[in-house]
Amino acid sequence: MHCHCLGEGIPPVPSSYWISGLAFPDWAYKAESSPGSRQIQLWHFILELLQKEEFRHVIAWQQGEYGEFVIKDPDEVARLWGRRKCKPQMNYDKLSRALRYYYNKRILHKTKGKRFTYKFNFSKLIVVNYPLWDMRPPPPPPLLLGAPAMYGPALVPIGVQSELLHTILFTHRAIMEQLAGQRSPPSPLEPPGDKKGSSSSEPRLGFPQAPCLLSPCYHFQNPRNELPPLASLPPPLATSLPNERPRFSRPFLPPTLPEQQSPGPSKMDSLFAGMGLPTDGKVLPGFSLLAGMGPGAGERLRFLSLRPEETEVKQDLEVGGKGCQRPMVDFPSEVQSLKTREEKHASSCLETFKAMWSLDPP
DNA sequence: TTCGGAAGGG
DNA sequence: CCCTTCCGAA
Repeated sequence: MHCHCLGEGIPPVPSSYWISGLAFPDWAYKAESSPGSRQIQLWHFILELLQKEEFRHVIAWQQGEYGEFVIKDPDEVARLWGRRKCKPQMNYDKLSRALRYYYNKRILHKTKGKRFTYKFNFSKLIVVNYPLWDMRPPPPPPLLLGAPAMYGPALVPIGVQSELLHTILFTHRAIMEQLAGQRSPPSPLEPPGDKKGSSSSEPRLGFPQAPCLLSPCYHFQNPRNELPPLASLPPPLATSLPNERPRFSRPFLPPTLPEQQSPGPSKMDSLFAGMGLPTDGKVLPGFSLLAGMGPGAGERLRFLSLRPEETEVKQDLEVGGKGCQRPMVDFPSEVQSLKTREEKHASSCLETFKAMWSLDPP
């Protein structure tokens, strides 16, 4: 079923892939619905590499530009990708073609002038899919957080936590950092009507599964902050996170986006280009959520963001140099034990947790 | 180097 | 759909 091109005795599908009979959540392999296919996508893979120091010499974030990364060793990246996809013939030429397809989807774009440099369009990453959140923020919506938070320490996804999750959370954070670091400008929103239209990937915002926003699900539950300043969110975004925005300390930062938090104002324009930022108040719900959770949120997030450095991830992409496989992450039992009977709930939450990136073609 | 069309596969 | 493969053009 699974290819092991050369399975050097490495299990093709690590057991940790299954959370009590639950297959790895779909979203981990496809950002959007795409029946059938549950293969890892290139951008997932790229982000994955970007987060491992082991590959810093191969591919790394470009300092100073959130979302921008440089492929320092094209051949190597291609090799790794080929290994993962069991495509020994993979090469940078082909890989880059695939990357180019992301241009239209606006997942990526090229940083002109800089060799092998691309940039993620994080603005397209709407980490959370929370139906309720989709409502216009009129009067204080007393809906979310309240109940969900009651769900108890669902710490869930930890078990499910994949590089992807890291990735996504990271991305999410990157955005927040960006926002937090600087004042949100009116931002050049993109034409609302924009090319969207895409019936295709427009993520199903209307999930039946309400109660599990990033927060409740990931246990960002803040003691009793009730709901995030949802109403106070986006637009003047800055106002909702004045002095008390979640400060993510170093450890929470990706290895490659260290020292310089906010190089300076500006920059983020591009980041949010096309995000139709604040205008409708329904962007990045997760963000606002976190923003409203004050300090502490960071800590919790941090927990989630525990990198497998200390765990077992090493072998994944670099293994003996051959064999294609998926990354495997073994979670410390302690962590595993965290997933309790809430799993069920958790997993369903995950379903809601979508990386709806490629929002559509023109 | 980068781009994007075309065809094909799973 | 999401690439993979091939390729001509810029």
